[in-house]
Amino acid sequence: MNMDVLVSLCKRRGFIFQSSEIYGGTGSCWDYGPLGVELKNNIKRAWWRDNVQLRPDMVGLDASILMHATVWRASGHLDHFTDPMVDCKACQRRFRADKLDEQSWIHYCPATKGNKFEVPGGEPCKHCGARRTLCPECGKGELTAPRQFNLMFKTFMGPVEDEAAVTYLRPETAQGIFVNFDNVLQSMRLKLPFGIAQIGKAFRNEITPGNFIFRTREFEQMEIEYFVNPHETIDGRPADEAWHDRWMEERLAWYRRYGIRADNLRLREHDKSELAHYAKRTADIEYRFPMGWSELEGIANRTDFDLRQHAQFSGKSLTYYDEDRRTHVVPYVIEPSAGADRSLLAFLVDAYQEEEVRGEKRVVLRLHRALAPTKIAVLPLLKKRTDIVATARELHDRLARRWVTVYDDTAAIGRLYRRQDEVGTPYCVTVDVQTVGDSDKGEAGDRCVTIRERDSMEQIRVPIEDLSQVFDRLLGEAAWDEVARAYPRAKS
RNA sequence: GCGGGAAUAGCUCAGCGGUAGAGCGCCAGCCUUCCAAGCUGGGGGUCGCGGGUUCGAAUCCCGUUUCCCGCUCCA
Repeated sequence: MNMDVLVSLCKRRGFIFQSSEIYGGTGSCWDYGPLGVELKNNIKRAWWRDNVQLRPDMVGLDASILMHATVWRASGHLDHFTDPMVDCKACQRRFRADKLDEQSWIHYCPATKGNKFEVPGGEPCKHCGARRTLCPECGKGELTAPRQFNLMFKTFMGPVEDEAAVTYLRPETAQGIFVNFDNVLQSMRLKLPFGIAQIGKAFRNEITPGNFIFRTREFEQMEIEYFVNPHETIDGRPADEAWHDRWMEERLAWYRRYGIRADNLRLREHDKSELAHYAKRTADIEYRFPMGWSELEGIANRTDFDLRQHAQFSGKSLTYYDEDRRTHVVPYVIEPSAGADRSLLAFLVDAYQEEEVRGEKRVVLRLHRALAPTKIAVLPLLKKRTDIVATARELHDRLARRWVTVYDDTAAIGRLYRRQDEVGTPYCVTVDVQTVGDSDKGEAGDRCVTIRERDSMEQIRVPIEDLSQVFDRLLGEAAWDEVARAYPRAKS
């Protein structure tokens, strides 16, 4: 599929709008519309439930976005997140100024009649003695003066800028967890291993935002910091390494559980040169996006780096008392860090399908029922029959108390179904003449409605009294076939 | 920041010097008892913005902003 198709659908159907669009839009920022916010909330809710509420070893946290500036000194972000960069004026390549002298460079040597060859990093040319001044890649272009790239959003706490304390919008939610490690440990009486989870906004001045909501400067993370005792072993392996593997499996399974096709997911191990300054090992969960395989979630072994740094900078002890070994330990931490917006994009991309039905194109979002923004649409088959409309409205109001339900009577039934398909509504309930009967002919209604399933377009006839219990199952764990079996099929 | 492309209706796009168009969607009515049916009607755009050329600019020129795609970078 093409990303533009999805961008267009998202706008047209109220999932995602360009930020500040009436002013021409603003780069890299996107707003979630009425359906988008439901979808995103559902994703976050599923993540929270599966990773926090259903696990005895996990607790949650919601830390402030603005933190003490020293946090970012301790975490290493202030040093590592700001790089001086230079550009080649000829070939447009960009380089880190501080790494320029380390890399080999292309040289057109005047002493050898302008022959082109590569000189090792940091060394002068053996023939003419020249040192590198031009672009190391093309050997021809001049480089611009170094420019400072600050990947953190700097801001001021306090209304008077001169007197205010400089701080930063957090570039990751993780640090909020680390600085609260001891608070959580003490208040919740936790034993290793345990994890702290957090969902929240983070901000990075990405050099190259883009690909719709894939890389944005303001984004939402779903992070877990899972603390383990480095002195323990599991099946003969250090606990941190064993838990790293477990979390990779667990997280991969999570995406599959909510409908992402296995062959669109893969794990990619970082090689040594790619590792962040704190990481012992990192593996990414990648999804096959329209623009190629890209990271959904990074699962890193951050070792005891962060707790040690914060202990040092704050002067507070951030240790855990190991009763068995009668010693204080600094836990190691495994960090599964997922992007909420990226997940949402992956769920959308994976769910989007076009198919041909009776010679017409049908666009359907096969979203997992737990994620679908609206669960049920109630549709009257005939709009001018007031009894049908009244029954449909009544049904809608009843169902809406428990599930996100919409009512629509503004078009013919076929069109109404297609609209719901396009936004991924898993079930439609249709009220027809048989439901309410025909008082002119003295016929009583059967008080049954049709439930139509999105993916198969199959329909069953269900008594209104059963609806609540049927949707409990259809929107819970039960498979469609399992539920549908008990009811007569309706022809479409 | 550099290079390239683009900016016209909600969406997709045509128009490329002579008073703003199509398809789809949307809204209303008629019709219709189950998968984008039909008919009638309707709303909606100072053609990104600013300047210039011209009798006349969506169209040509200059500037500018924004978006998209590459490149550099991604904790």
